[in-house]
Amino acid sequence: MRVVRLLRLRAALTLLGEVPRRPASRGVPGSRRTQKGSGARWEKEKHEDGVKWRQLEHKGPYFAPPYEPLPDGVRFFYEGRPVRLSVAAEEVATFYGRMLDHEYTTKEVFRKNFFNDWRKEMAVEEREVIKSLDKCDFTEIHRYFVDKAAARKVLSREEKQKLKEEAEKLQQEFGYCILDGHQEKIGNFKIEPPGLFRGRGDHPKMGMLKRRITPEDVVINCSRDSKIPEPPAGHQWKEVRSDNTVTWLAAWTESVQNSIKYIMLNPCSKLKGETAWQKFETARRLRGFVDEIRSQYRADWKSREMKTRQRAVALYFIDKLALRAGNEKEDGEAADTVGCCSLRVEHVQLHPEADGCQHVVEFDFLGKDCIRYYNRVPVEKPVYKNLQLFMENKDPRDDLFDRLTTTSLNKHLQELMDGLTAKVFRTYNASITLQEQLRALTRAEDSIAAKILSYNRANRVVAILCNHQRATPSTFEKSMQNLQTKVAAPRRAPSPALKGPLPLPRASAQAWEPAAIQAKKEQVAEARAELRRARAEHKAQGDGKSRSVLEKKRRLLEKLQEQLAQLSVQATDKEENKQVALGTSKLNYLDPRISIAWCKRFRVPVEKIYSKTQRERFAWALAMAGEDFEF
DNA sequence: CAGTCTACTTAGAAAGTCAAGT
DNA sequence: ACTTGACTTTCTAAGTAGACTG
Repeated sequence: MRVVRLLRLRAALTLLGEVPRRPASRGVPGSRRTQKGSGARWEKEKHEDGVKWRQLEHKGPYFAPPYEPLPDGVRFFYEGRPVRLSVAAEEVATFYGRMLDHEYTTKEVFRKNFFNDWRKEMAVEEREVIKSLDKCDFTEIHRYFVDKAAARKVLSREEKQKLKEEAEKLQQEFGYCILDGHQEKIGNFKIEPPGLFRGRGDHPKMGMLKRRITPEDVVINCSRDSKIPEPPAGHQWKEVRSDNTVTWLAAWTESVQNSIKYIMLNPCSKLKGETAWQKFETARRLRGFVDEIRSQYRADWKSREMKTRQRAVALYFIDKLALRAGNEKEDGEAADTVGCCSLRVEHVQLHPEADGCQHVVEFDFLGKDCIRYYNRVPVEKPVYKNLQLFMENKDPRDDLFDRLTTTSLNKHLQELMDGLTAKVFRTYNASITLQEQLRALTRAEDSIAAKILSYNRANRVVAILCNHQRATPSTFEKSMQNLQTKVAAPRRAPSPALKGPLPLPRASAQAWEPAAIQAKKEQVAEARAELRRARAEHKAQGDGKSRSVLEKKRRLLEKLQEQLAQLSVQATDKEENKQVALGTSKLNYLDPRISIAWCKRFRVPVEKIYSKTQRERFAWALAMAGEDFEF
């Protein structure tokens, strides 16, 4: 064990500080690879520029099983009368029917788009009859799927086991590929099944039919000399190509947005790991440039060129607030969302004074996935003055930064640092914030549980910075209520349906006290009393028996106190976390080496921070980060 | 250069799993 | 044993960014 550890550490050290893109020194691959679990996998020779692989072999994608018509007893009704649908029309009807209890089916746009596309699938006679969605009754179809789901839940142990094995077989057959001689896991080997498009927010295309994909739609990418995947019987691929400058294995065009979908590798693959590593190395490099860049954009706030001023203010927001770049989007094709460069006048409000601060900018807009970004921030005076200028004589719907595009911004950034783009600032600020927060919050003498709470708090600061929100879990109120005592002070009112500004995490203990905690406190008090009695007893008796009783009571008290601490930590964490999604930053923005170094330094088992798949995804970091890693 | 296309990362919801509490 | 809820995984939409086209 010891030996393996040392080897691993050394392999990691040789890797440290090496820029991924540069061709690494050529080792003897075979001999290194025999070291179980070493970092050798991450230091293999690189390909020439743009080339992603020399060998790629796979089985092609797995197609959705064909449609199974409804049993005769399950009927569709129109104007109260049962109507027998053609198979094609019935299939699309089931897409809607199974969603009947979903909010989507109450939305006008969804209903309109669905009905429109559904009618296209109908036979002429059907189209003649079925003319209004309001007269359609899908309740039997809906019930059928509800029952089916319920039946699945109550399957016997053996039946469940059988299903699991079938899934495993599928994974074995289609889930892996060979890339440059190594077996790699594929991320999404299944072709997306047909269904109704579920766009986020006010998406104009929600409810449209997402067509069934056949092999004739699919382009296969693999090496020329590999075993070409066999298309399903009676079918042919759209195309088989061999493009080693891309990483996808298969692709097709999706029918709603006309965009290309890909089959790609799992994040635990070497290829994905290397690009992730590269991403964090670029962000780390920014650390060496960021002071200069900041003073540069400050100076540019006073530029005589409007274009430069806008760019400088936008960059300030991207840096300070971790806003996304904000590419342009075709309107009418997607929900109306914006990022930094696409902000409109209506999305900001200027307050000469607010919350006791001067020059406050209030942001209120929908960002990616229609997640609301709401923030009031005091800004430096020149920023404020510039914003006033940018907003002068404009309508609310006009672009705030009318002289700026993401392309021009990124072109500028590229000149400041090789590989720098707008999104690098998000990665950089997220990771550096985690590192700073961990430093500020962790106390070496804390228990493991308390350290994990600190970690989660640090993670949460980042998630709030990046505005990673989630819907309050549906079970949240209920489960809190279960914890809550009837006599405790009421908690603050439940949040409104629209995701609003996030409350800052409160470091103080909550005003209310969950029942489970109260119960535990009583147990602790009880145990303490018993310990006292046992101590008195032992003093009086002085025999072995009373000593062992005393010891037992002492251990019990310790155990209970630990449980109490754990519970209250849990409750605090839960409350602070109810609307914050930690996963996205953890997976995409936080350099895993920071977390791994922290675990090592503070003796926190890394499994407490990263699940099994996360550890696989971050295998590269596990192999190279020592306790003294600095981002 | 505007518009379009391509390839990739990032995102939250939903489904699935598992373990602790009753 | 059965439920509940936390945690994980899966799914696929929605971004970023750069190349290509005319």
